[in-house]
Amino acid sequence: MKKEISKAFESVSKEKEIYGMWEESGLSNPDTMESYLREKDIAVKKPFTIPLPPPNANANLHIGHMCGYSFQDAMGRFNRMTGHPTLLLPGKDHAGIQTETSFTKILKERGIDKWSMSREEFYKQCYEFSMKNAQNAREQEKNIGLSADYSREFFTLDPRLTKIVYETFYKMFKDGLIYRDKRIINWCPNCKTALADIDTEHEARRGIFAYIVYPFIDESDRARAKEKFGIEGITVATTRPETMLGDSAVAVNPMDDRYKEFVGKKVLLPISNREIPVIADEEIDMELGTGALKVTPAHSPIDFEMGQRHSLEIINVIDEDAKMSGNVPERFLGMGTVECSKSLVKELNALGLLTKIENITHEIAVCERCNTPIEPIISNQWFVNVKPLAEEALKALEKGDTKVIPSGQQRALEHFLKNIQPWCISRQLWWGQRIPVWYSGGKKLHDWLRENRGKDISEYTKETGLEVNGTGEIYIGENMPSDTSVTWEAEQDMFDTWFSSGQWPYSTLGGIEGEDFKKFYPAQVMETARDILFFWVARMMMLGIYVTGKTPFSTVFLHGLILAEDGSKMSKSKGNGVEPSDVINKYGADSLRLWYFSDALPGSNAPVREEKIKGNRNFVNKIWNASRFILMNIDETELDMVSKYEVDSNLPRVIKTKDHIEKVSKYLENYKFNLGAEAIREFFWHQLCDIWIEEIKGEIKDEAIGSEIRIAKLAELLLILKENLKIMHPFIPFITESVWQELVALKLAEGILMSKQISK
RNA sequence: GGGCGAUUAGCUCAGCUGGCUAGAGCACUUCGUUUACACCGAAGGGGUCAUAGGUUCGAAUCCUAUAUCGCCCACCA
Repeated sequence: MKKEISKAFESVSKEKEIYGMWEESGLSNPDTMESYLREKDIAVKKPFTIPLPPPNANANLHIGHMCGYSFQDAMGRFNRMTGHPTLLLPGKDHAGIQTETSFTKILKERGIDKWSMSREEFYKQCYEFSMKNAQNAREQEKNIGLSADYSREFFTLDPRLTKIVYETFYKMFKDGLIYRDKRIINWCPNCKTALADIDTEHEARRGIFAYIVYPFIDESDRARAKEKFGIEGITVATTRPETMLGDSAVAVNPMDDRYKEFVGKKVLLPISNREIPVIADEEIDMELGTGALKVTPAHSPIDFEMGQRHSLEIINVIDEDAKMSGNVPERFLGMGTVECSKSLVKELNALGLLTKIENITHEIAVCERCNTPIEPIISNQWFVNVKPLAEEALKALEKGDTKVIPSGQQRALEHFLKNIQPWCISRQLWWGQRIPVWYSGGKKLHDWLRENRGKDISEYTKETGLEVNGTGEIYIGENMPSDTSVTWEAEQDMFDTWFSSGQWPYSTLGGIEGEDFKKFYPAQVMETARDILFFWVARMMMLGIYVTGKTPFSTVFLHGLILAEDGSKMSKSKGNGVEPSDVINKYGADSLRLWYFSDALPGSNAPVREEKIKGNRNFVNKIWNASRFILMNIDETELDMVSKYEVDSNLPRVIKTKDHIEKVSKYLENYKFNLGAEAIREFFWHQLCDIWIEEIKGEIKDEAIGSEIRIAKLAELLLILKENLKIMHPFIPFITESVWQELVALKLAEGILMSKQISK
């Protein structure tokens, strides 16, 4: 008796069963796949590699992650089915600041203050937290059908990866690309760490624009100013009055006729009552504000640059908690910046030095992770001079060694690389990889000597009152140097996450000496979301070329952005996210995948439409039923004959099928997933089901069971079905494999569809 | 301020290097219980391809403006 096949495809139970079978087969491992090919005497082509973007191990995966996996898996499966031992290398990212922020929040909810914990304890708990999330993520990946090689999975804090990340750091240091510098950086007062420029975002916030008079010192200047401006000073306009406490100059454009005569004169900085000069700088925009800028080198990037040019004094007045500190009048010490701004406005008004105050909306920099306004402060940090690396990456793009889909994003990437600034790679975090540096005699000594060129240790001791045992030099290495005659202090700063994930394509292959590296590097494809093009793709290219001499991937495929149903961005705060497991449980993974392929195209936005996913579910069900019908039509006594029957390859329907397979293969080779998805649907449904099955139905209607013509027609139908299953498998692996296994059960096919070769 | 992109049926979008009556899915209308499937079948309605110019034998497709929208970058005067 042939077993009954259910009327509807029961995706939930089937998918689990099928995935289990794939796992057991080990075919996701390229080595296993290669031996399989050899065993079957199939030509082994060159390996196909995609380093899968490691999701952050601090939350569950969202519908956007699943989108990436769908594309990656489709590419992987197609290549695996065309003779390429395929490596989809999975992993999870420790995601430095992001995980530290979210885990700190979780601790807070539990009533635990991060700062009351030891670093070690925090790290340990954060690690457990990440491992738990990694496990969840892994299950979700499997739910969408990802045929990744989990025997090669990595977590970014794996010691094997850290070793490679360190080696890169040493190499860069030796090449003079890494340096420690004291300069203005983006400081997040909430995360209490430095941030790279790219880690900040710009948001429109309400603020004030205050016009403040800085009176001239000199009697004659005052008189002239009075005559010219109606007041005895120069008026500056600022959105941040509190920074005036750290002003070291007022700058005007040298071409500005209003102020020309005052350049070089001195004004009195109100409240602080310090004398500061009026300087001329070409960067000043005469149109903005009053055309006179108060210069605060310690707390504004543009002012910092200006300060460097004019050797202005740097006066720190805001500390790392975004509180007023340092050389400010006593009454402001410890005040928050906003509060201080308010009191200053009041005081200035009382002094008659505030001529105008406007309410404005302006763009300010905020921390990408916690939305806290960035405080630009002067700080000692580690930097990478990425300019030379960016140039190499640019060359790779220009030569076409790496191309980006969509091409518009390639131009954006080029633009980014051309305008790249030094990369601040140190983070004052507890979670991540420690920067492998040791300071002889302490970090403070080292920084002091660097800031006070020409001075020596005795002067340091005199100035700070600190006795030191060391030279102030640094040692680059993971472990403390063996020279115990000096006191070594370990660098406590962590690497920017992207410094390690930027090495993902080769670190996961064992580095340049690794066996896997020789076989699988460079990868063919990097498939990811476009929002990490600069963060990640750019860094991978720069670091990859620097370390290995080769661009890490030849194609960058950026899938579209998944949006909420109404076209808005999905976000936790809005609560409009779509839970992938809900969709998969309701409609099956194949249906969701098919939706991605047709809608989440490179460069496009894709609002989630349940109706469309439902439509795909209908298609999946159609495949199930058509297959079921074919199988039901083959009588038990005919199974053997049908399976052994040699179908004439010149039959029109067989030829047309072959053409179709070629067409879809082309689409896949050219990353035209939408066209591929459309083609398989169109062909299976409207050609095979609507026309051919109906035709054959008629052709065999009156034929006796076991007759030559029945066997021929059924064998033809079966062949067409099998070829269709193969070409559809990269898109919708579960349904196709399920049907294949039904065929296997009836001895009409053998093995696992995943490993079958698409006949082109 | 700079960069990138979009504007095609009610909705979401295809339409590669210019060439048949402009396509798909979903939605919509009418009909249909033929032994795979109603998660189905048959038939059908619906678009001056944002606007204005230009190149061309021929443009949704190339060029130039304009308008609207979106995203990214940018030193918060």
